[in-house]
Amino acid sequence: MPEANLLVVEDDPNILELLSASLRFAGFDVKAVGDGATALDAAAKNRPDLVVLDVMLPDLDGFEVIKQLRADRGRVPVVFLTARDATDDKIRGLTLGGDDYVTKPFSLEELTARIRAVLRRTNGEDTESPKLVFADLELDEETHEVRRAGNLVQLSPTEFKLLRYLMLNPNRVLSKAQILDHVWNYDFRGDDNIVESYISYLRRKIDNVSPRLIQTLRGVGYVLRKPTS
Amino acid sequence: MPEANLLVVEDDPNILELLSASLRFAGFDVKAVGDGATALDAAAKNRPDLVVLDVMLPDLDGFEVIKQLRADRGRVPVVFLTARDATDDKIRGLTLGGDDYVTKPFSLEELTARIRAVLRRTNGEDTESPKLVFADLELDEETHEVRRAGNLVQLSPTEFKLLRYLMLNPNRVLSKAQILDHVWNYDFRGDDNIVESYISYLRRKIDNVSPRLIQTLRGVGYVLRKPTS
DNA sequence: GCAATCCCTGAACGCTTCCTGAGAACCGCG
DNA sequence: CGCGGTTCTCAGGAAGCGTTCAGGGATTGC
Repeated sequence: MPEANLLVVEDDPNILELLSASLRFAGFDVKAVGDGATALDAAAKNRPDLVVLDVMLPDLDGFEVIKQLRADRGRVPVVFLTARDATDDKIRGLTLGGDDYVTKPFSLEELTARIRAVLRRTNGEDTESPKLVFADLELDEETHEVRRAGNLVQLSPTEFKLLRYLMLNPNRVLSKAQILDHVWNYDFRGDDNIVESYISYLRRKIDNVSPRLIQTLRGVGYVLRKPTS
Repeated sequence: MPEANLLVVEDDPNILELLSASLRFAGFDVKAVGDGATALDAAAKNRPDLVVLDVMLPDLDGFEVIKQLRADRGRVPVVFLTARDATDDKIRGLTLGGDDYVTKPFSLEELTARIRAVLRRTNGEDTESPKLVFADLELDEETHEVRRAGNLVQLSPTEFKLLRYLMLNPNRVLSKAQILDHVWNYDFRGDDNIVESYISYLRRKIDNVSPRLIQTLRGVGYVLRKPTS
């Protein structure tokens, strides 16, 4: 599956950089722009499959951008970025057309999960429920169900995001910094120990049986893998 | 089952967008137009299975549109959109012909339920009574009867709509925003707590026995599902 | 073998989210 | 006009969650 073509519209240059770099790394084709007018130009040229759009833009309101964009090109799926306290009336109603939104500050896992979900729904052919599987571990992104050896396990939101990140990168060593960057909100300024804590929580809930799948590489990070045979 | 072909006629562009986006997402094929004259053209070309029609149009009266439309194409099922205070006599005659109407502001659950009901009556050969069933929960869309483990339960209109929405999406996590968007009228501007309240009412009435079917996913939403299936 | 480092985990905290009872506002109906 | 049912808001409290800290165990380097 070739990954989709994204247009990212965000006026804060730091966040724009963060977004485009990590979305590219996630395999998307990314066009990044800093204001609404440029976004409309870029959309005309690039024909993005999906638009990631900050609703607060310096020149145009994000909703205005989408309105014009859809006037030109018909329905384009969108993931909106909004402030947390957005009592903005317009945000409500976004889930109706299959679009979605993510509140700032978000984690990259959060955002990419939403992007993929929206693409699956619009583009994808009658969605099978998107399950991640590794060994006897199963994680259903839609129902939020997690099973180890068939047993249902209850995870908190952060535990869930961490496990999803691990399962998206099986057999790859992930440093604590990497995990922090992907699973925690981008404005989080705590230390590595919180990753250790959550790894500990996860182990207790899903890795208390043999074989142990979450392994520590001292001084390096963590890996999800079957013990070396 | 391939979903039906709808023609939506509504002059307020915001509501038109709201309607077409969500009806498309619900699986219908939607042609959206903003006035009566265009509607007649579109109907001639598209041969819609059903027309969703605002009775207040800038150019033609909605009833006039239907009259001409039926002169051309014979009987076409219609769901009218009317203002709340429309004590208009003409509205009353509607249910006689198998048509129906919804008063503004409506909820999308309300509208899609009516659309499906009208389609069922006209198009479908009057086969099954439209019952939703999940585990030992039964909801009859026609009679508005709800049973849990065989016991009849009295629900208020909002409780009924909420339960129907849950039962239409079993095993899927529904966020409070999503629930608000679908179950409450599109002009409702309250906060999430009302969803919590109604979930609480529902639980008291239909989920006070084992197994608990309405589950809370903290920080995510609610699901209708059997525990540990 | 010892010290330094890294990691694990129990405990505590403050915050957020959720549940629910109480009551105000509204409505249709007698 | 009063009444019961319904919708919606508000606020208190309970539970869950995220985060930090500290003590101690494990591993590594010397």
